[in-house]
Amino acid sequence: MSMKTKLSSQMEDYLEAIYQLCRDEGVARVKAIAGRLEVSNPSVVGAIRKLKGRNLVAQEPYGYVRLTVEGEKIAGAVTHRHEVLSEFLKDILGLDLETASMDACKIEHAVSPETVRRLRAVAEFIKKEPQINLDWKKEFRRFYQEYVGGDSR
Amino acid sequence: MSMKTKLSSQMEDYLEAIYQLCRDEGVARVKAIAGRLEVSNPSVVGAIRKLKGRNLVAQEPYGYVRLTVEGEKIAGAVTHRHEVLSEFLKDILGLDLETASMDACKIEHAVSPETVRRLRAVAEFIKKEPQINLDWKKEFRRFYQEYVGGDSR
DNA sequence: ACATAAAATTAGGCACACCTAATTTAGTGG
DNA sequence: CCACTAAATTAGGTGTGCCTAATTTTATGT
Repeated sequence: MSMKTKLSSQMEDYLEAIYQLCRDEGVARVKAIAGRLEVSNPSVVGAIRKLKGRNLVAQEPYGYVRLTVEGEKIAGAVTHRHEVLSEFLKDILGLDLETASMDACKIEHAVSPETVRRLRAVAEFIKKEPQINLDWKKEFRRFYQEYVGGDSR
Repeated sequence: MSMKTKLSSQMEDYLEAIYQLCRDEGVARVKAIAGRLEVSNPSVVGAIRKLKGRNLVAQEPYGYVRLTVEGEKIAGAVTHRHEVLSEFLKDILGLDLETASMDACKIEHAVSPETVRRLRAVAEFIKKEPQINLDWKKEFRRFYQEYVGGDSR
């Protein structure tokens, strides 16, 4: 139960990128991580060094980057937060997919587990309530049109 | 229209603290800002120097700190984001006030204006829909109890 | 096998935001 | 008016995360 210092949001981003690359493409290379996060290769090398120091990633010299068991646990949680947030922003607030994903990415490091649970629950709740779900998207969009009309910003 | 570089979330925090101190206590002193943000006095002095460089705050040497017109505009927007977020977390998600405010504080620098508008709109929408508002708090709480029971995580 | 290209790494620096310790300035009581 | 205190400031240092340029290692094609 040695709860080390909390990871910075940047380090979480690196973990998430590695997680997704391994999942989607089988392996994660320094260059691919750099591309995904839009940073330079040396930045990735530095981050990996830190994460190796915490036993969250493993890498044979000049080789592929992989997550340790512990690293995968954290990366999975981060990715889960991202997905819940992204879904909420898209399905409930009606943001387009790209905006939802971008905003989720910016928010995901801040929200507490409890808040994530509740956001997810709200989404489920709305979908399961017959009267509301008849068409949340349509109803809310209509409301929102008026809303921004009368109280812009 | 000279859209300088975006402010860091830390600088936004300083602006917000100054804004609130001026509003709540009439004046903002370095020491009070430091107390509110839980940083040292020199950190505040450094931040003020930067914000002065952007014409967002003004200060006579060794004296009170005030917001410029432009600074107040930004600080007001930040504070507004905080309030909307905090209200949403409290009224819709049902978090207690303190947790809501803390989470809002961590999220507020990330969300886009569009997302803020929609979060606010969702809160209004739910309150105004008779069938939903009958008692959102109660209904959702009941749902949430079951929800976390069946899908703990 | 070997030159060459591509990827990873090291070296060295910069900006930001924070700190403690030392100093300067401003305000207050005797 | 002067000493003393409290607040603001300066000086100097740390950690993090990013960059470019130079270097090393690995992989590839002929």
